[in-house]
Amino acid sequence: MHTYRTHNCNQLTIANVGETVRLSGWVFRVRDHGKLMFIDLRDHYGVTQVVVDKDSEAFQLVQSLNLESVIRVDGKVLARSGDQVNPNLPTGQIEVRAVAVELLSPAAELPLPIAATAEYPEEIRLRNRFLDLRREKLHANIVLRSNVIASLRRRMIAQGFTEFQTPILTASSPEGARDFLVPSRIHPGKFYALPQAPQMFKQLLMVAGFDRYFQIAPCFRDEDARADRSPGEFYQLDFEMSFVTQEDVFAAIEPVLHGVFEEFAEGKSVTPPPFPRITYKESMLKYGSDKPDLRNPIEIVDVTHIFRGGGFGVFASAIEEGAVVRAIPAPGAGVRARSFFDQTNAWAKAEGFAGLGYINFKGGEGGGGVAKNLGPERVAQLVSEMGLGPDDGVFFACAKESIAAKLAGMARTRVGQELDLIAQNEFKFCWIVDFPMFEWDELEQKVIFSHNPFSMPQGEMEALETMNPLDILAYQYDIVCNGIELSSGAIRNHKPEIMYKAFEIAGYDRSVVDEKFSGMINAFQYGAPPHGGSAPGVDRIVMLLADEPNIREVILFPMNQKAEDLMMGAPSTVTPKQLKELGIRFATDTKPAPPTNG
RNA sequence: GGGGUCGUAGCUCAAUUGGUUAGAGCACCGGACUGUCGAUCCGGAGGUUGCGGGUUCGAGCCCCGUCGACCUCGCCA
Repeated sequence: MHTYRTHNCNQLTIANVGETVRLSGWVFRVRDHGKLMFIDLRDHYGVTQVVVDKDSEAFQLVQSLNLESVIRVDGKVLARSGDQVNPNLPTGQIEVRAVAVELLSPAAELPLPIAATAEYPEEIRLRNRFLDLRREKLHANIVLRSNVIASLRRRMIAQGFTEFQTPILTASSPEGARDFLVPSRIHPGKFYALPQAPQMFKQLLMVAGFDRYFQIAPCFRDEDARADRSPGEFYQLDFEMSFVTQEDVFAAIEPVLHGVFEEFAEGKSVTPPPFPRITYKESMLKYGSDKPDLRNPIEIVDVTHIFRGGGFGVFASAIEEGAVVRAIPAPGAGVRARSFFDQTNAWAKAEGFAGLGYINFKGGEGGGGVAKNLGPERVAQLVSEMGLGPDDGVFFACAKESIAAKLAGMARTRVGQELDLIAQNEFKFCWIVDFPMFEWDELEQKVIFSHNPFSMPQGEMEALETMNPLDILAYQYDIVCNGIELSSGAIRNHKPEIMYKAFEIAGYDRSVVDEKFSGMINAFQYGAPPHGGSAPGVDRIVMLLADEPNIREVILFPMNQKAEDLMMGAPSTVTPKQLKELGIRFATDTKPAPPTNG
């Protein structure tokens, strides 16, 4: 007989009745009846009920066991009869009557219950992650993550992509997020950087002629955490393709994402390819965001023209000064108590906006101060242009365009949630396309790249030379699912002259490009194929599929909000010897903490 | 760096207007029980109410400070 087990804890069925078996696992739950005990024995695969009665030599040992001790059980498989069957357990038709039990590893009193489903403080969970990971939901999430990654690989390979590993120790890049730096021992005073993404490497792979690359790529950014953003590190399904247009990229990745979501969505519907294409401009108008949740049926409408010169003085005068008015319909909300509208207005003010105007329609009659001052003709025009129903509500955001769009977008989400309009059993994908190449930085009063400086501007060199930079669009696209940005990507700029020109517009000298992007700009001189790609976030895909709002629920050993690993004690101080080898000494104003056991 | 929420037993939570010895469930220890499956029943141990200061006859509760966790803004080309 095997040293530890003949079967796992999810394996035995009615077919095994009468067999002598050996199981090993954790003591999940114990039910002690004095002369008879039940143990739910758990391993990775499942749970099997073990019965020990007083005549067994094992009885005394079993009575002294703490929960989560690891034991080995030898016993005989018996059928359960009648109401002894547990229909909630795959092994619920049988039980193992213990003959001998060996304690393989005792457990101390637990800082974190394994069997309970309650929520526990992050700090305790992270400090005892190995225990937290035994709990059913988290255990399942991590297995799901593995399965999703395996499926992504399989589907990418089936699409003709090849996986390559790119360097982890690389050069710092001047733009974008903060780099994690790694000091060089051989070159004192110089640093490697961990890649924020394998951006340049994958483009060089295209120049090298590999045609279709992908990688489940670790990426590192030294930025602050959010609920959906790990501090430090995360994974992307990074891919790049040669000789492609934007539509070719979409056609390659849509079946992969659709397929993976269908495979793991457990019955939720998934947008079939081709996913809707929405321009950035349209998205900002209709959804007030560049990552719209299309499960929410509300669409924002510009109604500036209805309020211009109208009787509602606050809006009319704001419009004269360049403001716009965006209307957010609230289907069926007209019959709601006035407090619904007032509370929504109060929420907008609490978010730092001027507030939200509203009209509540009851039986086709518009109520509230806005309707009264605007007058029946213009209200009728509003109803007809927006297609409002007789008992709808409508909110108004009036401000400078960028602020009005943002407020309208947030109000759209809030109203959708309040009115319970957001479908819960759907994954709704879309592409946001035609992002602007440049934008105006109010703070620095200059033109900056709005997304990726390596994107190809639409119209190429001619556009850069003749158009207002702020009007130039890029072959730059995001993929969005249920309001979550899964990735951004682009058709890249593979022509050095256009790249110099684009950087020039953003205020960078030719020499800066030569210095900071030498690897890429140099490579592009020797025959670079037109290419493009994208990089959907793996963590966020798993979050969506696991229906978890917090990214730490889909990561094995996540860091806390302050980018610390409480279990391993990272980051930690290092020994003076290590520092000396690296040629590093601390400035006097940042005294190092005493060495920890790092 | 700014804003918000929170901090009571190993864990989840309670404690009236500021008022007796800070309670309950799970876990742990002891006892009863041969069919439970979140077993049940009886008992026990377990607390510097995050920490420091203040107000008060009296503070878990009020005030000030501080530390920590999470959420969020900035940031994430």
